[in-house]
Amino acid sequence: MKRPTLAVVAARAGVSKSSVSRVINGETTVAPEIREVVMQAVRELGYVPNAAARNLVTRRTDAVAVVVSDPPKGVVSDDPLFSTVVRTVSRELEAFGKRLVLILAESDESRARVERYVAGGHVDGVMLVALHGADPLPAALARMGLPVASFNRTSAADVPYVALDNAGGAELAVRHLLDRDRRRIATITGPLDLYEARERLEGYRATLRDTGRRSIVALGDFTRISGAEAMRQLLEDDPDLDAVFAANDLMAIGALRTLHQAGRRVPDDVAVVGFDDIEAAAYTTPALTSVRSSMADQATATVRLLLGLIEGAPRKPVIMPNELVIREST
Amino acid sequence: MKRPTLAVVAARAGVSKSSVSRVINGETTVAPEIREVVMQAVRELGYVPNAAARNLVTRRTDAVAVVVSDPPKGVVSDDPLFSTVVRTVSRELEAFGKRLVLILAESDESRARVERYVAGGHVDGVMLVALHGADPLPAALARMGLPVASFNRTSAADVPYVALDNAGGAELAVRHLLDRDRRRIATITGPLDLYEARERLEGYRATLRDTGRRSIVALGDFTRISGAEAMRQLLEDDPDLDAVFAANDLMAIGALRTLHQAGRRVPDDVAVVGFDDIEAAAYTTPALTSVRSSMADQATATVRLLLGLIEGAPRKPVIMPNELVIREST
DNA sequence: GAGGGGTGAGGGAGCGCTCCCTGAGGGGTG
DNA sequence: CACCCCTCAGGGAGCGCTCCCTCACCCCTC
Repeated sequence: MKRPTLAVVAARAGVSKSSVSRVINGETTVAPEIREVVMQAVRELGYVPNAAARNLVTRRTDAVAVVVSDPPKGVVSDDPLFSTVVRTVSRELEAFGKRLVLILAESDESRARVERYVAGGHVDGVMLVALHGADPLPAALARMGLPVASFNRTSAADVPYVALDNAGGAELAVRHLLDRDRRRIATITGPLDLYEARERLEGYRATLRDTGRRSIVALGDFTRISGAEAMRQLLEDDPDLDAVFAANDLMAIGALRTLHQAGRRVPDDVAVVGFDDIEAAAYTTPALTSVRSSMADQATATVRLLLGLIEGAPRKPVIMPNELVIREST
Repeated sequence: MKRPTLAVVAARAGVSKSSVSRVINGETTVAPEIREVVMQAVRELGYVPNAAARNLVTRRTDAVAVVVSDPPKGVVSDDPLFSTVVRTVSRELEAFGKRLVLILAESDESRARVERYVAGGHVDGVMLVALHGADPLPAALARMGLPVASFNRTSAADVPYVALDNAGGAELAVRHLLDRDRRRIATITGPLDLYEARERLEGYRATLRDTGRRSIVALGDFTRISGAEAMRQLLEDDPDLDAVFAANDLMAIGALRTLHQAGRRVPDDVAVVGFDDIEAAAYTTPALTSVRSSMADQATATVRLLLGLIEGAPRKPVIMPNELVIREST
């Protein structure tokens, strides 16, 4: 039951602990015959180094915490993107031999626990996902001196992040609607305490402003339900609208349902564009045109950013490009 | 930058390391005034115990590995259930003060790495998710003597698991269709190397057999696409069928699309029942009747099972009940 | 007043590993 | 031939913590 230690392997191989350690860690200053006899002993005993002992002296853990900071009702983690991000991050970390400690920080209490956890030296770095801009966690973690990278933009000045070109994506969507000869283009926003939501709204506004059109805005909160309700509101406010840009796909899907119930044909009467290009966007009826942000690429970029920081690279943000995926809804 | 150690705290408080250790670990045999002076020093120095040092001597890590063992194309982890399970497990573990190390084992190579990882003493136990029945990993892990619990039934004899009553759920679905006066009830199966798929098929068959009806079977693989194709096949094989039981919701959604394209009305011409009651089931048109298996409850039960094992509880499987959620599709 | 028992603090040995330092030995140079 | 340098194995300190053991002290009992 008890696992063999370095000393046992050394005894078996008839060499010193130091030599075994060198072999295990792949150092080159070991004679081939010693290497061979050590490997043999390791194999025979099924030796695996004790992680805690190694961590204790090296001060490295080869583990990274991924903190999903989010209210309990989960604007983000209920989102279909959650699994995409987690999976992608997991793959990328695995490729670099790092382990993923997943932490859902849903309350102030659990956020405090995250701080203590990180302070305990369990991990080499922290990746933050899906924070409200005002979340105090990034700044707190950054203050601890541990490498931190954020999957989203944050308000903490010194936390490097990966961000979408949200305004650019919104512009892409709106210009596409203009190309389709839409004249009254409304938008459904996300919760405006999130950067993405604000930036997408701003991109929408700026593009319409540039072309001399007015904005028609309804507030949503990135949930499907809120999209349905916002759409109802918009139809009431401006029955003649002929296009809607929803700040995410979930809300666009909600909007589609409302439009269907209201007897408006999509895209004939009203064109709809979403944002994020989640998997479900391809399955709606009609299939949804959406701004693809490639969460996977963004997640990968964030991991690379964090690993870079751990290696001592300079802190600088990364901006990801978007593209428009045109389907039946426009 | 350098974090304070126990010794530093002890020096500051003017007591021994032992006493500080006792206070930190909440032992009761400490005089109130010593406790107070220690707490004070801890606060002033911002002391957090070093995890590695503690692990080294206690042989406990307060971490649990959640291994999602799955082929790269992700039958399971692309599934909407992935995030539900991960979130639920995370919450439950957090409530018990354990950390979650998430490992996606997508290849034989990464499975081998999991074994080494676990052998390295990084975690107190392992929760396995979504394995093929034939996966060699559970047995390998069980052999290491570490507590292992499986979210699904596995073929490894000595790995305790939590399982759905799959056959019972299928029976629920089929009996409901019979109650709706359906006469020709087909099924779309999952990949038959998965227990769930086999048991759901068997439940379907047994129920029809009991009522003297014949089975109409098409094979799927739990993906939406395969559901659409299987439905096409079924319509060709038996154009008069009036009901379909899909072994999961994703395939049911695919089937709905095929039926729509084929001009069959749901539920008027063909009734459709799914399995799992994923979130999307409520959003389809028409909304999908489905066997709810409460993945969340199952995930919670698995965590409890694992934590029990870690505490030394006996190994015994848990079976979860189902219920039928009736919506517009039947 | 002496002895015994109980309570609670301190001392120190390790947990298993890495890594610095020492030193042996061999080969090259003057 | 003497000296020096370089390579590479071994010895051992120490990472920060827990936990066992010892021991001081106090209170109680006889």
